Amino acid sequence: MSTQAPAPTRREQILKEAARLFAERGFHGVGVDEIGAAVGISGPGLYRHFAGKEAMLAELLVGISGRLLAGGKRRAAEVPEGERDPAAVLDSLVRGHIDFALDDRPLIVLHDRELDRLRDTDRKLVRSLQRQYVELWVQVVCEVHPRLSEAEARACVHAVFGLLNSTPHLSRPGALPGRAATAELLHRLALGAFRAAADGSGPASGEGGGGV
Amino acid sequence: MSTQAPAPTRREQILKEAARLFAERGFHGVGVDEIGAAVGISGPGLYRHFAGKEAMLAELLVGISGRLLAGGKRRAAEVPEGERDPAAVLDSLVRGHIDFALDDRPLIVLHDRELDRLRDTDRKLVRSLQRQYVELWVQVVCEVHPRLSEAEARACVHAVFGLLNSTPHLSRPGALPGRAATAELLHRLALGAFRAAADGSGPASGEGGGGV
DNA sequence: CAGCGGCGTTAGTGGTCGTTAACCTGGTGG
DNA sequence: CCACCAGGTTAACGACCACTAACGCCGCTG
Repeated sequence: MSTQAPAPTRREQILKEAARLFAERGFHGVGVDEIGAAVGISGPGLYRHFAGKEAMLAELLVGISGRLLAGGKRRAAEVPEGERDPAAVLDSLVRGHIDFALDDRPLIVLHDRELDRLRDTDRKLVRSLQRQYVELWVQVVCEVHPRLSEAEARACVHAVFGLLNSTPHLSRPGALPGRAATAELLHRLALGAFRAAADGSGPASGEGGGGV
Repeated sequence: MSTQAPAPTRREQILKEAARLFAERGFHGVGVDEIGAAVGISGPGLYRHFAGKEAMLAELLVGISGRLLAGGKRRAAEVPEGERDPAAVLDSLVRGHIDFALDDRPLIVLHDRELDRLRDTDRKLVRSLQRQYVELWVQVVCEVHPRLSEAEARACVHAVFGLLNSTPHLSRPGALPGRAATAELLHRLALGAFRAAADGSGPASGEGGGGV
């Protein structure tokens, strides 16, 4: 019943293994022979599928940036019941990003770690996609929390991305009961961070004596 | 009048520039000639000061992990007015980490990005220091928010580290007015995330209709 | 069956990089 | 004045690595 999963293409195998290896040891730390070995072929056989090692990284980064943006746009567009509820949209964005972070961990790692290893053209494209994605969030955050300036909202969005993308670090098994609990926890953390940023606009208020 | 800043040692120059370059282009992406050029000497001259390229990375990572832990222990020990106030300790931990993240950006980047390029011995040492630092936070977070289990608190701590360490990403100038404002914003975000994680323990509550 | 194109293979090549070797030099203490 | 040493220099070496060349196998189509 799955529409398009049964037979992964060679290209897809290669991309998947390359993503894992790049995330583990860094772009420069992985040789083409290793990538080939990971999919059962050896070394230069990869060049039948990709123009070079960098082309693999480019396709990975463009792919994930594009999918993140597309998913975000979709979620921002589909307002479930005709009611224009920005909080629900932000909620959906957070959930979508969490799904990405939990399911495509290697790509999330690469996404903000190996961007500078790309040629100018590809890097600009990826950066453009990333920027659009960020701006999408910024717009929604500004709607939900009007007290935040746009610059503040942007900083908050970056910070929350850092928060959500931290999942690779708690990869040690046994860290959390299960995927659902982790997702729920991240969701609370992210929304709580936004709310706290918007609540206390005065200096250092919002906690201290009030926290007790 | 500054007690120990005026004359940076060659070693310190090298470490500083190496940290910057490693953070910019990755450990494998930087050659020893570049590091040498950055401090005005050329290539193999570095070997008068370090046993090898990896030794520089090791010293950087051990150094920052140790300083983070030491600073955390100090802040956890000094209870300002004799009152055992966990919230104040957590507040201090957050501020200390923010100072680190804002002032030693390259090191923060390296700290969780190039750890795997170390030999077993050094890597174990760094990991041990990191673990102690995390556990320090976990303990305090559990005191401040008793509703969180230890595993949950640990996940929250990792996530908040990701949040605080996200500052390198908003390095684009003009992102935020100034250092103080950024620090204040990060502070609110971090504490708000902790509070939100502890507040809503039920499923998906805490927002939705309540968010409005 | 002939031809051919997709997909691999192994061998080789040019270049880069970390590291070592051998040598030089300016200041300093006896 | 001399020996020495910390801290440089350039040249060279060996390993690695991305990529190319040349070739082989197999399934398809006419």
